[in-house]
Amino acid sequence: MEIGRPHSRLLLRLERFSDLSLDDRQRLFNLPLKVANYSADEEVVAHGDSSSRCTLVLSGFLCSHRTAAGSRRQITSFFVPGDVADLPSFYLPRVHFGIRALGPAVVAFMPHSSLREALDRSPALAQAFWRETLMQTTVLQEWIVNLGRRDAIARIAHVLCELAVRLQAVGLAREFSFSMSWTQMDVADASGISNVHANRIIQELRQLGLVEWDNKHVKIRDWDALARLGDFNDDYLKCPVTLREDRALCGQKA
Amino acid sequence: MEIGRPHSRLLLRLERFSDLSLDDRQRLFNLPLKVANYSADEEVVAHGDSSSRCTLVLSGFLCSHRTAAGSRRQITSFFVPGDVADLPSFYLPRVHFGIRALGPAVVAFMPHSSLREALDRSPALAQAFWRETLMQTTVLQEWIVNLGRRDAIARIAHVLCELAVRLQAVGLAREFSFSMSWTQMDVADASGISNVHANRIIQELRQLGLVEWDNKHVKIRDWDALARLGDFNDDYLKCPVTLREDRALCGQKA
DNA sequence: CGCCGTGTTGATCTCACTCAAGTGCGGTGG
DNA sequence: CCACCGCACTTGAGTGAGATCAACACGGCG
Repeated sequence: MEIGRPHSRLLLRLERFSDLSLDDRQRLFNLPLKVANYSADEEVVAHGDSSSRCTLVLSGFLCSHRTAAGSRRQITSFFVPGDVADLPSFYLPRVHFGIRALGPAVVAFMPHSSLREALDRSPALAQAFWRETLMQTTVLQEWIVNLGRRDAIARIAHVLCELAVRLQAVGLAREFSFSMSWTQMDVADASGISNVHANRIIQELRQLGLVEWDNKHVKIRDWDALARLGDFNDDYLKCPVTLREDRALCGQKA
Repeated sequence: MEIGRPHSRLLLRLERFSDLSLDDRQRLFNLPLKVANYSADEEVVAHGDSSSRCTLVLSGFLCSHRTAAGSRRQITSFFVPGDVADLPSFYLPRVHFGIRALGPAVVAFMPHSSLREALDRSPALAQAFWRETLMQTTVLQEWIVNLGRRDAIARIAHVLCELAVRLQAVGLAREFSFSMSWTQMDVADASGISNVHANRIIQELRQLGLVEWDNKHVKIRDWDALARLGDFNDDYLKCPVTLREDRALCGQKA
């Protein structure tokens, strides 16, 4: 997997949904990135910290999480390569959720100061990031529905579907097959269930012939059935019309 | 309650966390707002719509919600006066969640076109809205923890605490006492539990002497105990340092 | 070799769901 | 003015999904 060019990851990410000028691209490429490696379960940003940089995922997975009083950990979202995991830290003084590596991960840090400078000079870039944040709110709301109103098997199916689509979008899954360095415990913590129950549900998914899942590698054998089971519809991850399409639509109308 | 000046509601909201120039304020005041009334349970923005305007709450409550397949409705967030309920519609082509009135509500619509014009001219305004969106992601993550890892009584306690703090921030709750036009069913749908169970839990909260809750009016009798029970900490709703404070801090350091 | 983390299995318990019936209130119409 | 209706709230009984506790298998690693 290509991590030699951290800036491209970011660029590709933003350009999926926003049109950037040459100048804007240049500005992104000029951001000083500092690459760092993390091993499984290592904390990248501690809960409660006030951070001076944003974290771009280059390889592996990060997650945002917190532990409720007297309960176990809850993962509130995960991040795949190309995602910026802690955009809120850019404008909010304190991070209210920890950022942690799910399996080994490679990240790049972008200093707030440089980012601020770039965004001050380019409203289009600021817009692109805002748009990312807005998409993030949609994903978070999906999770709320998932946790609030679906049973365990549907929850896990939904998480798997989201994972597959998001990985596919950045070229890290082919034919619904991808490597995933999560433990079953991570899956449980993302789905709001116990690890024991998660294990049983995963076995059920296997027995139903919906997924193969051995040793950090997942292959979805029956996408349609899994998506139906998880009440999953990928519109919310895809449909953001790019500015390009916006313009195309306008052009069509005119 | 003052709803005669829709623009002030918005202005006050943004200025809680962002510094606005006179020009920016003027730009906000120039936004053409269209006021509308909704009765309880009326849909303000339908799920799947592509909207051409944003919705500012002036009075009452809105919520964002969706119904999972084969289950009941889940409320994914609520909005109090001063909140913009569907900011994502500004940059995303489709709304993936319905916006509905919880009890009677008064709203004002802001056309995307005028908003876009204002934001194009003022990066500070765009920033202010982005910041609102970032805060929104924090609130949504809190909900995820709430639904994923807390039992019914803690969930409801947490929702009540959030409600109280957010209403207090806009001057609509005094001494932890506020009117709330939600039904118990709405509370259940926000907490991811059944209406029957919500009823029993609310009774328990009453019996514990934590809240009075008759006929659309809630009074929190023991804030500390309720917050403890709901594992609630209001930092995430308050702590965004305003740009003003940012500067003060910088000044202090220098 | 022994240890630890991950996955697996079994037994028991409990919180919350469903179904069902009943109360009380506010509004509507005769 | 009263009868009725509908909605929100309330209560009870039975059920079930998922939690907890505990033990064990397996593989990688120091």
